[in-house]
Formats: sequence, C-alpha cells, structure tokens
Amino acid sequence: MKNKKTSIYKAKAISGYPEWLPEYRVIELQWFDAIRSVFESYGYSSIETPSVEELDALMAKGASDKEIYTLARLQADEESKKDKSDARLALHFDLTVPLARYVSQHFNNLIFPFKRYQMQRVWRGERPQKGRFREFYQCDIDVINIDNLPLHFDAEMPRVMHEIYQKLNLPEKIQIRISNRKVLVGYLLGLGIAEDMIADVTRILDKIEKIGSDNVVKQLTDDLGLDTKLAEQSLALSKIRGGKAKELINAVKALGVNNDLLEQGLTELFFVLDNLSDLPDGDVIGDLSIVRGLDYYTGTILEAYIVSDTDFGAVGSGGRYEDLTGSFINKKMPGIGISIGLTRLFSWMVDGGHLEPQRFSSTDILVVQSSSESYEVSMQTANILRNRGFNVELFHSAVKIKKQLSYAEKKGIPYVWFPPFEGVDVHEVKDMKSRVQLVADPENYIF
RNA sequence: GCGACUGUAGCUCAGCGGUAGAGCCCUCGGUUGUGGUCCGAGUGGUCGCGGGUUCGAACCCCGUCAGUCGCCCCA
Repeated sequence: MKNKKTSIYKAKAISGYPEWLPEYRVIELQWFDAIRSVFESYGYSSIETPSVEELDALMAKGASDKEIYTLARLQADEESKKDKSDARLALHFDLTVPLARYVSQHFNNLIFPFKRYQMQRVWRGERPQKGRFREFYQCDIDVINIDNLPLHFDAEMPRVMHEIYQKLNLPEKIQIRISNRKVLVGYLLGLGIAEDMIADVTRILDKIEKIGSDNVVKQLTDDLGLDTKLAEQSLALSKIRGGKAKELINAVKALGVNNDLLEQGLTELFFVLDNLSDLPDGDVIGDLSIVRGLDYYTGTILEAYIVSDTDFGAVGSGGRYEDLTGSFINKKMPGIGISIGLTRLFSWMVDGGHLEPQRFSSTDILVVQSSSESYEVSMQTANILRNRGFNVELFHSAVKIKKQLSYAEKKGIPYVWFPPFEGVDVHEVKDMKSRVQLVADPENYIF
C-alpha cells in the first residue's frame, strides 16, 4: 500500500444525503415495517415506481418550480446530447406525479378506487438545512378513482396518519392540522381579493405561526399592496383553529363572508373533522391557516407537526386533488393522499437523542475460533446453531480469546460459543450479560 | 439563487504571528483460552484549497470550495 496521501479522496458526508449507523438503521427498518403494516391494514396495495421519470412527465403538472435533478451520462458526447430520441430523464421529486403516470399507464389493469402505498426515496435540489434533505424517504398512500371520490377517504387519510404516529413511539405529540382549500380560496374571493392574487396572499398567510400576525399584515400591505383592513380581514380566517368541528365552522361563518365555494368547503371540512372526533383532543384539529403547495390541491389539505417544535416543519402532509391524471389520460380522476416525511421525522429523533441505539448487528451467537486447525469444528458448530434458526457469526480468525470476546462485547452479541479445543472435549456457551459460562450441546441447548 | 457564521488527527475541539496539541477512537502490551474498569506504549495531520503580506502564517488579507443555520420553498 504505497498510496500517497495526496491521492486519497477524503471521505466526507454529502450535504443533504443522510445515512445512519447500523444501530440506528435497525430502527429505521422497524419504522418502515410499522408504517407498512398500518397502510396494509387499511387495504392499500404496494407499488414501486422507478427512481426516474421522463422530465416531461414530471413537469406535466406544471411543478417546474421544484428543484429537479436530471440524469446525464458521463460518456455522453456532443453528438448524443443532440440525439432527441433519448428522452431526458430526471429523479422524481415526490411520489404523486409518478403515481399519476402509473395509473394512466396501467389504467386497464387497476381496480378502482385504486388504493396504493409507496415508500421510496425522492430527490429535491433545494439547499439542505435542518430537517431538509436532498434525498429522503416519503411514505405515501393515495386513493384515486374515476369521476368522483367519496369524502370518506378525506377522513381516512388523517386517521391513517394518526395511527402511524401513534405506532412510532415518539416522545413528543404530533398534531395533524386540517383545512380545506375551498374555504380558504372561497373566503378570500368573497372578500373581493382578485383571483390572480390568491396564491400570493395565501403564501403569506401560511407564515402566521412562523412570523406572527403583525408581520403577516405588514407583508400583505407592503408586498402585495392590500389595504390594512383587507389584510386584517384576510388574516382573520387564518387565526381560526380548534378541535370542535361545529365551533370552528361557526367561527368562520361569524366572519360574515358569503361565497358558494366557501360554503361548500365548510361542509366538507365539517364532515372530515366530525368523522375524526373520536380521536384524542388536540391530535387532529381544524386549522384554517393551513395552505399547502398550490399546485394540485383543491379540497381537503392537511399537515402534521411536532407540537413542541413546529418550526422544524411538517413531518407529514397531504390533500385532495380534483384531477391528478389530466395531463396523462383523457379521464377525470380525483384523488386524495398523504405523505409521511419519514427521513425528516427520523432525523429529528436521531438528532434530538430520542432514539435508543440498538445492537450493531442482529447476531445472536458468536462462535469462537480457537486455532486455525479448529476452524472446521467451529464452522460446523456455527452451522448447527444457524440451522436451529439463530443468527450466528463465526469469528474470522484464530486470535486471542480476549479479542474475540471484546468483539462480541462491542457488537452487543449476547452469547459466545466455545467449541471443543485441545484438552477440553465439550462445548461451552457464555452468557455475555451474566458472564456465566456453561457446558452445552449445540444441538439442543436452550438459550 | 441571496445572507450570516464555521472549516486544525477517524470523531469532538484547543492553539490565533515563531519548529503542530488534548480527549475519545484505534493498535500493541500488563505471560498461560475469557469482554465492560485501570495502567503503560504506539499509529495517525498537505491546520479545506489557491494566492498575497511577513525574516517567519494554522493564525493577518484576498479569492475559492465545502459545511451549518436562516430567506425562498418544502416531507
């Protein structure tokens, strides 16, 4: 190994691309299992779509403001770059657009309403930050149907979300906040705000919790030119928040704005909140400051936050879209879906020290190798134990027992097995925790 | 894309103009087949990179790259 230091590529983490040590990865896998079992308990089917889609497909919904990673071949020369036959590929930035493509493509083979779950990495080129990654897992469920989709599904989504957060053993409460874009948009239109300003106004209203009411009014007036009264009226809706469906609806009505869309939205929101009223107080609330991305959501919208750390950002979100597949197929297909931000939530747990590191490996038994001549007997012993269903590791060289025990200790392996060796013709097993060592038969020893 | 701060050993950091340091980790040892402690020894650094100032730069200046946090946006 004459590698000159100067030629070594210094190992370093790439910002925004998280990875965990084995003792935490185990827990991440447990999370996947827990989430999957809840998804399946509600009858969702699993699919997986490729990491890439054609760039045109990803952009079809006009989501061009997302930071999309495109793929390029290192060997691509000028000639092939001009080759139009190669469609440009890009990494998906969420799982909803791939779903739309998938449903359109496999339309004839799917059963509707199509309920699917998908747990995959997604990629976004945004600048990394605390809780914000460039590569991360999203765990999604969506229901998509032809022509119309019952409102019951709008209530099922937060219920599934709630169940998952319960299952993950989190140290802090997660709150699911629900609103309805028809309420928000209808209210603002009813106030007389121009349709083409709705997006800008809602974007600012969304910041109420982060920057406070005064600053919201300031931005609405300074940046958008709303007069102070209109700004305050706009804000009035966003201040409404609460658990009881009826009171929430009445509070909106008390603002005295009349608009058909608003009425429709209130009816939907009431249905959803009322349906969830059996859940513990504060776990699910109506919150009219919720805005969500403006791309395709049209009805119910929801976000989930860590109550003690809302600045950390949403750890789950979702909503209803009137027509998801419009750009892929000539059918109207409404849907509703949610996404659990697994990586964000998991990283919060790791960084906050909320996770108890697990064993480095799942090895149950380490079989000692006494000498190079005894390799055969050690291997046979390991096989016997492995055939009985245990996870067994055979130590990789005949070094001092001290080193082999130390290895087992560090890896958290609970048992060390000593096959017969010179002078001793029985097997022995040591319980690392109690330090007790006994004569044992690998064929039938009960651990 | 914009702004603030930070880059010294594998990790956490000290040093802040005069020949590179600590703790942890790792390796070896404290005799015979037995791990968590303790003791001793050792390996390991282009002080992010490139210029400049200076007799002399890890330290000062400029640039650059990277990281962290915030804005934007979002899981």
